[in-house]
Amino acid sequence: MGFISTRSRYGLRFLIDLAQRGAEGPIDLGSVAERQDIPETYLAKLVVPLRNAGIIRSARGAKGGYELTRAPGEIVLRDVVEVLEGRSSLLECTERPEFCARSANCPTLPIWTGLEKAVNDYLTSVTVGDAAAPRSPDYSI
Amino acid sequence: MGFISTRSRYGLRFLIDLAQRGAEGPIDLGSVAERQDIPETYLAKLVVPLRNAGIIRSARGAKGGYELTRAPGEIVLRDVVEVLEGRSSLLECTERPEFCARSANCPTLPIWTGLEKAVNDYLTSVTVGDAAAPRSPDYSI
DNA sequence: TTTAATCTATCCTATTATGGTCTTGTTAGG
DNA sequence: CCTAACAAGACCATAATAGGATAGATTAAA
Repeated sequence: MGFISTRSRYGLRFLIDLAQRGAEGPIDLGSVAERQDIPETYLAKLVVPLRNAGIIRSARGAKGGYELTRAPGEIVLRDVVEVLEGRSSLLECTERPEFCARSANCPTLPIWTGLEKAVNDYLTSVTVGDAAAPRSPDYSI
Repeated sequence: MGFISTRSRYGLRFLIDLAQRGAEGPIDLGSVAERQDIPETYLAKLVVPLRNAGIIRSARGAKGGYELTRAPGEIVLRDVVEVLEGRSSLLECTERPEFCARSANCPTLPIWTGLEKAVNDYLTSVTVGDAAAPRSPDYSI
C-alpha cells in the first residue's frame, strides 16, 4: 500500500513482541512468527536491516534468537519505518530536490514538505515502548 | 512511491494551473500539460476522477477544457489526494478493521491510527488556493 | 564431538501499483 | 462539415511488494 507497507507493520509487531519478552534472553524467530501470524520466511528478511541498523541484535546457534539493543522506550518509530521501508519520506521530491527539475520554483513543494514534517513529527514522537505498553494511551494527539 | 504518487503531485499542479487561469474560461488540457511538463495522455486520465468528484468541470468540443467548480480556497487537499489515489489512507488496517484479523486487539493499531490522523489533519488544513498563492506561506506548521 | 536449533543468504514467483501509450469515439464552434 | 477539444477504454512495461524454497553457516548444549 505504499510507505507504510507490511514491512513496517510486521516489523513493529516483531519489535513489540521482543519488548514484551525482553527478560527471557534471545527470542527465536519462529516463535515470534507464530505468535504474530507472520510468514517466518518473510519475517526473516525484515530482521536483517533491523539488525544492520543496530535496533536489534541476533544470537546464532541453538537457543539463539533476537533481542532489542535498547530499551523499548528509546526506539523511535521513525527509525524503524525508515529502516524497513528503505526511505524516510512519502515523496521523492521533498528529499532530493534534483529529483524534480521544477523544484526551484515549485508551488507545491512547500505543501508536500509540510506534509512530510507532519508525518515525521508524529513518527518521532512514538516509541516501541509506547506501543508495547499493556494499556496503550491515545495516540490520536 | 506510495500514497503520494505522481497522480497527486501532477493533479495538484493541474488544479493550481486552473486556479491561476480561472478567469479565462475553460482551459484545455494540452496547454496545462505543456506548462506543467506532464504527459498529456497521462494527465487525461487523472482528470476523469477529478471531474467525477465534482472538483473540476469539463466542457467538450472546440474551445472546451476544464475549470474549477469552486474557489481554490475551498478545495481541500485531502479531497484531491483521496480522489486521485483512490484511498484516503496510508494503511488499509486503520480504515477497514476487517482487513486484519488482529485489529480487535492489536497494539499497533492506535499507533497507525494516530499517524493517519496527523496526515489527515494536515491535508485538511491546506487548500489549492494556499498552493496557488504567488507567495506561498510556510506550511511547515 | 556430535547434533539440533537457529540465523543468513540467495534465488524464485505471483500479484499489484505505477507511469505511460494508443485508438476510437463524442461534442461543439466556426 | 470540419476541426479542436474532451471521453473512455484497451493495452503495456517496469518496479515494488509479499511470500516461498533451499542450502549453508554458526553455535549452545547433550
